[in-house]
Amino acid sequence: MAFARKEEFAQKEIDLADFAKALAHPARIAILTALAEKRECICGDLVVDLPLAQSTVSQHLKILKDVGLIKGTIDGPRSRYCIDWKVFEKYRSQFGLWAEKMTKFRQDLCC
Amino acid sequence: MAFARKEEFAQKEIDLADFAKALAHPARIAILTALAEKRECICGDLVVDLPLAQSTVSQHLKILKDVGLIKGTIDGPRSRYCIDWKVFEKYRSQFGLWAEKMTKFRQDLCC
DNA sequence: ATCGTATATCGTGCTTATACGATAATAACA
DNA sequence: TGTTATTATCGTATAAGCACGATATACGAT
Repeated sequence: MAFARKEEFAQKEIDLADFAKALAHPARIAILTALAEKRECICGDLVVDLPLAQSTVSQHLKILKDVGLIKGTIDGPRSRYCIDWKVFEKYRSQFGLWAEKMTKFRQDLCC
Repeated sequence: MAFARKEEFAQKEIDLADFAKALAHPARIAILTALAEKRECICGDLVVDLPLAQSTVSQHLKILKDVGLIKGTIDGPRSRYCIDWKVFEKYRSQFGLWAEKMTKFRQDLCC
């Protein structure tokens, strides 16, 4: 972005935003859901299920992999992906704590 | 994006992605946190706290407002914003249910 | 009426995201 | 070795996001 001011925020805010950004596309939500339900998936399976080209799916997988939410292994000619639950739970808990803290301040009086 | 294929996904996936996108910048995380803690904020207060120009803060506020997470009222020469808790809780619960369902399938055997 | 303050919006430049086809790379198999 | 199947990467085009300054707007105060 123009001039990246993101570094000037608190690390906690950056982490939450990174997690959110990884989830900020329905295809990636769908991919994560599929990986959870099937426990593991080869790329081709996902391509069939999603309304996207193979290269685009691969790109979304890379985004999820870069943020650590999934990991992949090579299995013969194909790639096998699955969720890295430790990372998923780390982010989920981080978000949960933030949201909980948010609602502690809740007051419906304003505006 | 190139050709918006997002409409071809399930509504639940789109909703979750929209929520995530709204949170996908540390400035917006910071804004929401500040609004919760102070219960209400005028735009100027936020501009002071954030390392961003006034117009940029206003832009982030608009994004949060468009997705419904905050609402604003005019108060004399300034704008007063606060969190729309009904919407916040709706999204939070939606995400919580999704994450919970995800972890139900958790198995650490793969990869 | 004029001035000052606060905020939203416009215009602009740059970066990132999304999507695809084409190609490269890798491995199983004939 | 050559072929096929699967996936990643490259190149490219378009859209969206981010950031800013400048300007417009709205209101209160002088």
